[in-house]
Amino acid sequence: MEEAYCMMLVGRERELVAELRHLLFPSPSPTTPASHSTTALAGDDECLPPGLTTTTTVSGGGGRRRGRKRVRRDNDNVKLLLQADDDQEAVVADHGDANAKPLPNFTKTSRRKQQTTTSTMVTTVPDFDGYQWRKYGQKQIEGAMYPRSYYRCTNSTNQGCLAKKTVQRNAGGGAAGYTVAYISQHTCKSIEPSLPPVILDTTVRTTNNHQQPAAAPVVTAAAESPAATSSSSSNMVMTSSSSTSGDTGNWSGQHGAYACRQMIAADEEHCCWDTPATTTTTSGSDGGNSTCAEDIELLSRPIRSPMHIAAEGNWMDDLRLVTDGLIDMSNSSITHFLTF
DNA sequence: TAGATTTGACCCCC
DNA sequence: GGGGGTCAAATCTA
Repeated sequence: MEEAYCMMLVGRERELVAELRHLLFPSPSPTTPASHSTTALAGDDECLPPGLTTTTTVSGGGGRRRGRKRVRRDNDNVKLLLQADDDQEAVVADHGDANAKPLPNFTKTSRRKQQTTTSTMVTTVPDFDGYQWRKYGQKQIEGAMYPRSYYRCTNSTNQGCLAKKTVQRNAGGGAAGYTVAYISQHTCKSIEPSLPPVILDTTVRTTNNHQQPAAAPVVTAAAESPAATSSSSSNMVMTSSSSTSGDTGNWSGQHGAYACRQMIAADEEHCCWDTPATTTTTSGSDGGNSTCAEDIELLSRPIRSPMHIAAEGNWMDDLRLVTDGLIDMSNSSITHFLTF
């Protein structure tokens, strides 16, 4: 009975998501939207409560299952694999020493030393920064409630972009959010900073006196939040009807889809949680403890948009977004926390 | 078929 | 030795 109900919900959810996708991406860009899903929450079980797996594949591409069942390598296998994989990356010590380790030419060690965490931020939407990221790992961190996901710029292969980021969902406490650490600078050209993101029903707000980078619009999804109703130095509200794919170029073809997918992911995430994303969200129709069915219904409503921070150079400098006081950002100019 | 995620294994640093 | 970051085979979808 209950199972049948869940199946029905899942079916309905799929329908709604499909409808959403159709509405949001009427004309898929040459660049497969699936590539943008890599950074979204969809597919990340971290957004789901234990034991619950998502059945809604918003991500479009990828997002499968099952890692390799790799047999533990002995040293001989290591040698063989290293030699077979990439002679330039590691040179196996000679003499056939069973304990010999590959000599790092361009090893993880050297790579690690090149990396420096350039910035960290806390956000409810971890990935919407204008770049395309490819997930290359996920790890359960000691003491952390949720696993940490590792992303690298999708241009790391074709353009050698060194940018990486880690996304980790913060532990509960009523304050949903993700800690996103950016490692290394982008050396690729993947965004069109002059073009705005596709934002649906979004309020932009900054609380500092710093100038917001013109090429880096800061958008918080706070349309329904109390914070959004207070005075702000910069408000920009767009409705879903006005945020069609009229945006051309990257934002429409790539980042627009990117944004929208994350919206879906956000809702998906919300749907699957028992607790609201934030205790401060009270004015919205979904501000309370909504059921999964109710949240599924939300998918058919105007979508609350995620925040957006364009990642352009030092885009995070001097940004300080609306906070609800849950995160102390007084000592950081690059950390922000958003709720919606 | 390309490109993305999953995930266990591997490896390095502390 | 443990924890964290990365690799890469397996898998999946458009």
